[in-house]
Amino acid sequence: MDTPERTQIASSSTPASKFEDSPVFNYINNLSPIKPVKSSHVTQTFSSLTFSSIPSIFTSPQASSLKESKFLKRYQNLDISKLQSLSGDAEGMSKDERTQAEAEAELQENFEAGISITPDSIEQLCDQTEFAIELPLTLKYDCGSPDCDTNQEIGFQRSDGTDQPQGDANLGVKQTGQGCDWEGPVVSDTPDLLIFSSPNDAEAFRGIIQNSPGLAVGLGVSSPSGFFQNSTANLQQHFFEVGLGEQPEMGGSSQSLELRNAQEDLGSDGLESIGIYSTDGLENGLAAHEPSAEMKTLSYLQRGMRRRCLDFETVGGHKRKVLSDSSSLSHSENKITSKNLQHATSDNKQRSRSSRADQELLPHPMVSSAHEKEHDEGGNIPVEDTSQTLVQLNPEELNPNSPRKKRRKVEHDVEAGACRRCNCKKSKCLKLYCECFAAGVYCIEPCACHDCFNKPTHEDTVFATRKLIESRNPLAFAPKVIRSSDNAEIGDESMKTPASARHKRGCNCKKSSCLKKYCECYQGRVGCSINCRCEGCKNAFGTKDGLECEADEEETEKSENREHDVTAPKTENPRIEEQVPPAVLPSTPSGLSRPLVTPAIPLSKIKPPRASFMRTIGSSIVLKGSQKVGKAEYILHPRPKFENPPQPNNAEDEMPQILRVSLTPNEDIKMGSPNRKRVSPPHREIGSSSSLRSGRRLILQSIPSFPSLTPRH
DNA sequence: GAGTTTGAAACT
DNA sequence: CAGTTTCAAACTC
Repeated sequence: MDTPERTQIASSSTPASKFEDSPVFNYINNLSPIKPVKSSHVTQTFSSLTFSSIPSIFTSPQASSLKESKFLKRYQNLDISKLQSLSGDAEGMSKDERTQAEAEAELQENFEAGISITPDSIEQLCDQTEFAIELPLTLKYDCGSPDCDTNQEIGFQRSDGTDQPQGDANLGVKQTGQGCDWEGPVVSDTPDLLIFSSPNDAEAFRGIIQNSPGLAVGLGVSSPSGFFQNSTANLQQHFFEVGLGEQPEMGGSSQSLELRNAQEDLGSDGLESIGIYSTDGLENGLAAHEPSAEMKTLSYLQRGMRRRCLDFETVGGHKRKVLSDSSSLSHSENKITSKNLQHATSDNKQRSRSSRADQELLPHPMVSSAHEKEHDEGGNIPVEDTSQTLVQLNPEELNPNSPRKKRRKVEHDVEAGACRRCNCKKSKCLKLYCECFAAGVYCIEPCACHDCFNKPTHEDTVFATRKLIESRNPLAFAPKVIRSSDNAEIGDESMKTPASARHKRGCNCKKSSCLKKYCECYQGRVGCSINCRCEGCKNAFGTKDGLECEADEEETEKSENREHDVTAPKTENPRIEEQVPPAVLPSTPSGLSRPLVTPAIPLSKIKPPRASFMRTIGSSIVLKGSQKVGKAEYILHPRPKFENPPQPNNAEDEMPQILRVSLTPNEDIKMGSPNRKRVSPPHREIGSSSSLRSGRRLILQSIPSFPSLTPRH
């Protein structure tokens, strides 16, 4: 803590900033080697970088309190040795000043050019900024979860150094509000923090990087620009990782030391090091890595992969962060640097060919989210998964083309309910056909897709495509299955279905009787609703006719026995049991802590991705919809076309306001398009009200997160 | 593993 | 807006 360097930095780098005054900051300051200066920079950097997704992530209602706890636990187990080694690498990795200078220059350029932070942007991105702040402070990154509060809590504990990961339970419990309440004590000062002058941004960024040994590990030589475009999310992730790794073992000071050392060692190299994770970095630097470096990278890669997988695993909703983060990030970036877009586009093929491994090496945003998730889950870290990942993570394994590996992994994952992967061949993973894309996550190694563009490398393309799709259908990325808040469900008579979730847009099954996974409702483990236009609905989780049955595992199991039961046509499908993973449904009212409820996703294959969208895209979508005057109706009206009658829910109540505020006529989005068919459900019946409610609620909740998509007008 | 079925997404 | 095509997952053999 007392090292001369640190002092030096602190004194010289930046004048005391507002946030320094904040109690929180001071507190942290004492605990962490990371000096205020850096923190401030970091913050700025992040916001500048537009971790646009962050906001949505945080906002998302689906935060899982467990996440944090898990997160902590996991890191607890991390090897300090690893950290040390990392820091050591960082040392060895230091690069020439020139590079650094260039990087900085570029960064500044970027900032000045397009990333300028305006008051408006700040406001809009308030959540983000806070997030950014939070990162530095807590090193915790899981903010993807809606439970910002939780995050904050965690951060606090960590800062204390007193907190041990064990606080998990507490953490989870602490999560209170829906969405994230950034107003929390910790963050209260953040707004100030957010304000910084750009010139130092680059440096700040560097500082951040430097601070995190993990970043240094990458070693790739990447251009700063590349870093910005592709790696912000990565940076975040790494940052997070670093923090985490340190956190557990070190408590307070020791950790600080680690960071400081790493930082010092890295010196100016941090930026480049980070770049490794960026596409460029991968391409350029990966090959050149030293064995040790590779190893480390590999390990990170593994993490990343695992994260992603986990993300999916938890379907519940953590993954959301992912794409939205990345996308939003990319989006903003896109605007900022159109040239990059072009570049990305032109290079797409080239890169796709050259660096699959690279991408994988990159723990892109999504990955990070996954990572989070992993921790979040309840502390149960799928050891299995991890080991597997490790095993596979040899260079060879990284090759997505290795069918065997993929298959193996896929199977494993599927069994474990781990991550989802696509197998797209023609869509380039840029259409909703692609589960990954639809889920808002990048494709990753396990995917067997061909000509995949849904990668960090093509971030711009991905983002543009998303926007395009959203323009056609604002709800395109919205979670297909929405789980209404448990409490609401509980009280609702009409909705006895434990499956408090409803398929938002409804299915259109004709032959599957909603008894197979072809049916989105069934897949999502939710009952069909009035919004469904299915024929011969026998959804085990509830038919659209209101014959809902408990879709719980129990129910499902029972269904077998109930073949004759009127309400349980499900029996028809003996497989239901198999298909329906047990226990996943948050049917429990307990979920109250989470207003929004995690999407009803089965551990296994259910499309978790949709869930992710809830936070990310979904919100944005909603917003857009609202923006569109004509279509906004469903949101604005008490009884929207979609399924949502007004609900006495907090979230809902709030939402309208949000919508009004954000409502802007200028967007040309056609709400109706894909959904229009479904917009006016065939029958809007009595019992439907309940279902409607849930649908509506979901929509509303997701709205808050939207900001990311409309970051800058 | 290949082929079929299915329904969402995309297109016309 | 309806009909058709395309697509990829789910499923079957």
